Amino acid sequence: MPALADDIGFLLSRASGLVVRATNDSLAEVGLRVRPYSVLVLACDEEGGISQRDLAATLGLDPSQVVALVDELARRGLVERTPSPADRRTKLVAATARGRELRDRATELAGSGGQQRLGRLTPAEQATLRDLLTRVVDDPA
Amino acid sequence: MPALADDIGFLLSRASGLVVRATNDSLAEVGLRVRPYSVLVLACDEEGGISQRDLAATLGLDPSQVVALVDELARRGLVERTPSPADRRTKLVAATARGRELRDRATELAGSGGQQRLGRLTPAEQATLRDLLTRVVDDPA
DNA sequence: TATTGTTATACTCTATAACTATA
DNA sequence: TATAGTTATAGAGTATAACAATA
Repeated sequence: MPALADDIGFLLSRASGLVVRATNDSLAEVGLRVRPYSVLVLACDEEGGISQRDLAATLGLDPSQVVALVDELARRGLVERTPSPADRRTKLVAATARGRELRDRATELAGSGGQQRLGRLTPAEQATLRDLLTRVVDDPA
Repeated sequence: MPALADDIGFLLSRASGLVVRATNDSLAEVGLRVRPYSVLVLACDEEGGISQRDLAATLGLDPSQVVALVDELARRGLVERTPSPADRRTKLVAATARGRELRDRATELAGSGGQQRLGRLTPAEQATLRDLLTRVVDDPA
C-alpha cells in the first residue's frame, strides 16, 4: 500500500503551497501576491502587450479569472488595457513605466521568497526540478 | 530578466493544479476529492488511528480545517473518532472497515488520475522528482 | 457561428481569532 | 499556562454558465 508521503501529487501540492505562501509573504512588501505578480511579469515581457486570452492560457486560468487580476493592476497604474489594432475584440495588456519599475523589485523579492524552501536544493538540482516540472506542465505539442 | 516559464514556484503551482484537478476528476467516481482522500489514507495507515493534530501537521493544514474533513468522512461511515485513552483531549481518527475497502479503489483511481500528467516522466524521473520534492517539503530536522 | 472579454454565482481552499475541555 | 479540538468568518482561488461586442 503506497504511503501518502511518496505520492507525487501530494508532494507537488505541499511544495507548491509552501513556496507560494513564502513568495506571497515576500511580495507583500510591494503589495502584490503571486497571481497578480505573474500577470505583471507577462505584461512586461510581451512587447506591445499580451491578450487576456493568452494570459489565461499561459497561467492556466479561466479567462474570467483574468479580468479581476488585470482590473486591480490597472487600478494601481501598473498595466494598461489597449484595444488591439488587428482585432477590436482583443485587449492587449501592457505594463506601464511604473509597472516595469515595480517588476524589477518584485522579481527580486519573489526570488528570495521562493529560495527559502528551494534553496535546500543545489542549483543543479533546481535545474533538474525545473526541467521535470516543465515537461509535466507543457502542452503535448 | 528571468522568464516566468522558468520560475520553479510558478511551475510547481501549475503542475500541482493540473495533477490535483486530474486526481479530483478520477476520485469523483467514489465521491472523494484529494483532501478527504488524503485524510482517509492517513487514517488507514496509522494502526489505532491518528490524532487530528497529527493529521493537520502531516497535511500542512491548520487544525481547524481538519474538523470539516473528518466530519464528512465520519458522516459517510468511512472513519471514526475515538477518544484517546492516554489524553482525553485527543481524538484518534481511525478508518472503518468500509473506509479501508474504499481506500483500495480510491488509491487506484488517484494513481491513474495523477499519471495522466506524471506519466510523461519515466519511472526513474518520477523517482527523482519525488526525492527532490520530499526535500523541499520536509521539516529541516 | 465562433471568439474575446465580461458579469454573476457557487464552491473550495486558506488564514485568523476566539472559545471549550482537558492537561 | 499550554494544548486538542471546535466554531466562526473573511478572503483568495477554482469552476461554470451566460451575455455583449466583434469576427
